[in-house]
Amino acid sequence: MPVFHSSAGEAALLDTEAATSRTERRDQQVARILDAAKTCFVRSGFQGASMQQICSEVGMSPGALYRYFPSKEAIIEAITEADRRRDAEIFSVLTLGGDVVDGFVAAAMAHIRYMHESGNAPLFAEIRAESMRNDAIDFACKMSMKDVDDSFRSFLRGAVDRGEIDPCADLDTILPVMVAFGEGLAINDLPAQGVDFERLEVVIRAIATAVLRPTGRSTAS
Amino acid sequence: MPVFHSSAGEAALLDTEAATSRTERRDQQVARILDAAKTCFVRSGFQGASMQQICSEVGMSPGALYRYFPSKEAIIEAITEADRRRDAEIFSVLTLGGDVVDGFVAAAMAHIRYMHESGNAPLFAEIRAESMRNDAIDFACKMSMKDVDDSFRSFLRGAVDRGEIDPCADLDTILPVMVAFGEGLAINDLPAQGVDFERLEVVIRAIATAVLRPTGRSTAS
DNA sequence: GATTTATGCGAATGATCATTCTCAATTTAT
DNA sequence: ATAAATTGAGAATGATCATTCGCATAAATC
Repeated sequence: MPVFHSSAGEAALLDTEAATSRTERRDQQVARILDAAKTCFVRSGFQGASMQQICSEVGMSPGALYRYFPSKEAIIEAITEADRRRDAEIFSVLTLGGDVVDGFVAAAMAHIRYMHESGNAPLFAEIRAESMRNDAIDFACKMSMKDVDDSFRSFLRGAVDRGEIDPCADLDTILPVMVAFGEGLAINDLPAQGVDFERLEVVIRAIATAVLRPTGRSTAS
Repeated sequence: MPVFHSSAGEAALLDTEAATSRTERRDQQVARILDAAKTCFVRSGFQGASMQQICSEVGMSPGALYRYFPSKEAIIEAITEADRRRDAEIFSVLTLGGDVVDGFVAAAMAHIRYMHESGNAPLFAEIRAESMRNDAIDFACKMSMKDVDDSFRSFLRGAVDRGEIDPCADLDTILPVMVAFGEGLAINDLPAQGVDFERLEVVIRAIATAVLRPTGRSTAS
């Protein structure tokens, strides 16, 4: 007994679930699948989770699920892309305006906070492990990282040009190091280990200051 | 046609492969299996690699392989423990003697160099991802990390007591941050991405100095 | 030399895997 | 109203999975 509930024409406009056009409903189903798949992947890993488990989690038959994704690999790729994109957004928003070190610290803390609250650390660890052997996943990671890298690079290069900072090394070294640092913080979720946010910020600020060496000529307070 | 080559009694003492007692031969087989399994796990992940693939890699039948390990899980645990132990050794050896910052930087660089040369980054990423959902693996990671943590803690606390350094925050914050940093560097293998070792050391030294805040009262040069 | 034990092979096992197929119900288009 | 297209269920598919079994051979012990 299928469940194609409600909405026979215009009457459904009064439903709490708003108007569901063909494509809207499809997008909702895709979202439901990705959400359930993420749950399964966090629980068992990309390879460990089975399509049957994902089907159970969504409440959908295999035949139905395959109407939305052509393969398990496609689901993994979609989840990876969505996760990396959301993760990159945390950075891109916070690199603009304000003091260089402040921006750096704010971005780092926002990232730490997001990772802690979303509970996405296991998913990130899984994605990163998969990226070491799966070219499609590696590509997705590199793509989203390139955006972050570009933002940070222009952000920092601008500060260097304006004489606000005098980095302890070239940006081609500092940026990969900071990315690595961020990834380490991401998979470790220090707040979950009992590390205090404020003490954490003190250490991160010290690190940012040491690496960027602000000259005191900053335009911001 | 089994392959129980050579060594019928004492004659084997002249073999190039030295004397192989019962337990010695067994240890060699175990080592061969772990080596082959590691290859497979790096290639396909813990869940992605099959026992048949491991058998092919070792050149051994399933029946024979199961004489040495009771399950796939047992192999994964053995590999994890060996990898974490070897990784921890890199640190424990280098925390003693010399200037505090020098020791810190030396340990970090040794770790980076080891990760780069051993090519163990993918295995580490896999182990870390698995540790998020497998309690046995998580335990193994925490155990080996505890040794490193203890070494560093006593090392740094001693320096603090002697007035050599004045950390920018308490050790309970600095240590987790440094561990996270190290893990980030481990999975990223920056030298493989073209980052120069010497420039890398400059940045790491700046970070170590900033976090530890040496007072100049160091006993070493 | 005979017996016990350790080690090996390779086929077999039942479970589970990703995916496909058939068909029914529903929605949209005509 | 009717036809076409979409979406669903659920059984079936063949492959592959981790693991086991029976049996043969080699080594160790007696």
